[in-house]
Amino acid sequence: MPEQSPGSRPTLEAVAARAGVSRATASRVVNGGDGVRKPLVDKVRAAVDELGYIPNHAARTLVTRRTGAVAVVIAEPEIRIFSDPFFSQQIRGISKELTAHDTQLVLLLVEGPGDFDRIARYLSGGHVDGALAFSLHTDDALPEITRRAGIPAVYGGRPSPTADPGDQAVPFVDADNRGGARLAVRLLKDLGRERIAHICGPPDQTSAMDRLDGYRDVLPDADPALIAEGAFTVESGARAMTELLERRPGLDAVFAANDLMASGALRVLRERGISVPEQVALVGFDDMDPVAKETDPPLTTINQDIEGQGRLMARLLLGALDRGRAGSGTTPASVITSTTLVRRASA
Amino acid sequence: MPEQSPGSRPTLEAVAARAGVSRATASRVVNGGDGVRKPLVDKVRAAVDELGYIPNHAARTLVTRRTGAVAVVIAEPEIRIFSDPFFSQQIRGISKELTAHDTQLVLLLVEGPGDFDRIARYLSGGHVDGALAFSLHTDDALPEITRRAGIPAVYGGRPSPTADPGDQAVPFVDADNRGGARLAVRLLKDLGRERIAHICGPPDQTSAMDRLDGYRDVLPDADPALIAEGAFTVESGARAMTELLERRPGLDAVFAANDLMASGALRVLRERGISVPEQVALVGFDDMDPVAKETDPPLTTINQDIEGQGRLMARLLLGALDRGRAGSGTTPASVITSTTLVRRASA
DNA sequence: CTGAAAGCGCTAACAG
DNA sequence: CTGTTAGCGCTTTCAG
Repeated sequence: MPEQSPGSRPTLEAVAARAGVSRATASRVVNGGDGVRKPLVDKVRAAVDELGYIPNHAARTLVTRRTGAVAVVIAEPEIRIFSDPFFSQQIRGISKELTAHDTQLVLLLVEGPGDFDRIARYLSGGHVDGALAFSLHTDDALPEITRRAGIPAVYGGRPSPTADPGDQAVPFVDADNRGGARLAVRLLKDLGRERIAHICGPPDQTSAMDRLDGYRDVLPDADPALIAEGAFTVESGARAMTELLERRPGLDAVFAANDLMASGALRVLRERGISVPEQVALVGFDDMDPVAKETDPPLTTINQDIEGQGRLMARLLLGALDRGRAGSGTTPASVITSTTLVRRASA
Repeated sequence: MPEQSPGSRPTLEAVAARAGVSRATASRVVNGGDGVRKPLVDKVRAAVDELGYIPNHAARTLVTRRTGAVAVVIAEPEIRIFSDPFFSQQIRGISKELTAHDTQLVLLLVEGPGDFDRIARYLSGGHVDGALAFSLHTDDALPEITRRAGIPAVYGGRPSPTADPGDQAVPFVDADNRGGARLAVRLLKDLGRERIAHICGPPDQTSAMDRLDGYRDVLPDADPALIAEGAFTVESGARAMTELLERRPGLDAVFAANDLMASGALRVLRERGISVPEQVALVGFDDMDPVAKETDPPLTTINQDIEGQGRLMARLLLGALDRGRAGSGTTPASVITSTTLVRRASA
């Protein structure tokens, strides 16, 4: 590929001239070459190589009305994203899938509440063909925004407490949080634990509430004082554990709604000289790398395939885009991915 | 803003018609409105609002040759990105700065060695006006690729051992790794430690080598057996610590080239019953959230403003783009950001 | 200060 | 199978 100085790139016109064909034929070859005779195809290909031709994306988009790009919108102004490998992994999965389909990833980070306007404008502006969105807090405006933008969107995580997988309006990919929580609590129960506490996540996140529901599925009559609320951070986990210990010193097991909180809880237990898992068994959620393996003792936790979820989100969206082009505008169906119990030393 | 169904968006033509002006005037208003009489400006603005007009980006790019987007290229196929908040923070900073200048962030993740071709094509394809790149391993092709793509680029981290801040060819933003390392080692020395070991990072990363140089600046005559190589991961830090302890059981301090390795080292020390900081003082690097604060004891370490670095990278690039438009194609100068010592309990 | 006209580079009917 | 012809929606001289 010859070096390019910007602003002087060869056009299709130039390629056509060099190959001795019309612009239309050159275009056909560049776009796959169906229905063009072999010798001409070769000539055009040669011209493309010699000239270092690269199609002008803007011109192509202008006529095809496809940008070949999708937005990834992350509505998380909090510091949490900084210490959360969750997004990195999910994005890695998305990126892999998009790349495999020659689609670009435009990252839209919400920096503050006023940003939703900007996002809305961008999504409606024909910059992208679709959107992949992470709407962590149920009160945020994202689902409404993508709906109004009139472009297909797939969510990472169930976007609202009322959304269900059958819902055609807001397709999403989510782990089986409730089922995973049941796995965790059932393990604790099978271990013979009788006072199983739960450190739940923030009530405005569906994943937190789903995990709480799973806990309640297994322990419908649990003492309410055995439930403490955290914020999915290490610190909040420590605080919740302290609270729990004050309220119910006799507890013999804890299910934390994520590994970060579990590690905070672990620290408090260690400080108090309470042995894990002997006196208190502990189970986390996420199987977060490297947290889960590196705590002392390593965490028994619930694994979910985060990168796979990202890939799946992208696949669903790309499918919708293809169908959109074909005219049959079906929204994709939501998918719930499975969770598995990973047994380590903490329970 | 009225709801949009895709493919039926109002054009500038429609706005002009509704406002009773020509397309040219409408365009002028949409782009700032200089040199248009007030009443007409208002009419056009009203029409824009009523119609919910949003400029077509592709059409605009086609004529202006500016995309309003920059690529962020991350050449890190390894798993490291998953557990490294470094990128998240850096990207957060970049995103803030770009957003403030109405510029979009296109994320390009390198998934494997074959991907560089794809990246090169994209960068040359007129999709973006410039690139922000992270080239962690000195042997990768990124600097060459951005150079040939003919678009301005700014690097995060010194891209090669030979690159220096005065070098006009490859502008970069990097922390003062060497100076930070000196800070760390000098502290240990001032504490009266006499056998100060170093766990260094991979030799193909300039940040690792710069930190090693800083160590050597303070301890030019250090016993080579006091230096062990890690890979910036927790596990590798643990391995290196084990090695060090075998070779020099009498060591009384360790400077680890990042917090992740420091935490691995800490685990090994704890397992051996070696008290920190009493028997062995430990200093990390990065002040990584939440690792540094959550270890037991919390890490004394070197802080760098990662988000600030990201912001700075974006600012340098945007400056170059503006100058590019003005015709005076100056490349930005590199910047080295300062590091500070954060004293906690491990040293 | 405003409008008319040209054209950015490409694809997609439509003829031939 | 290939070429000709129209635009896609916008900015930008250039006249008026």
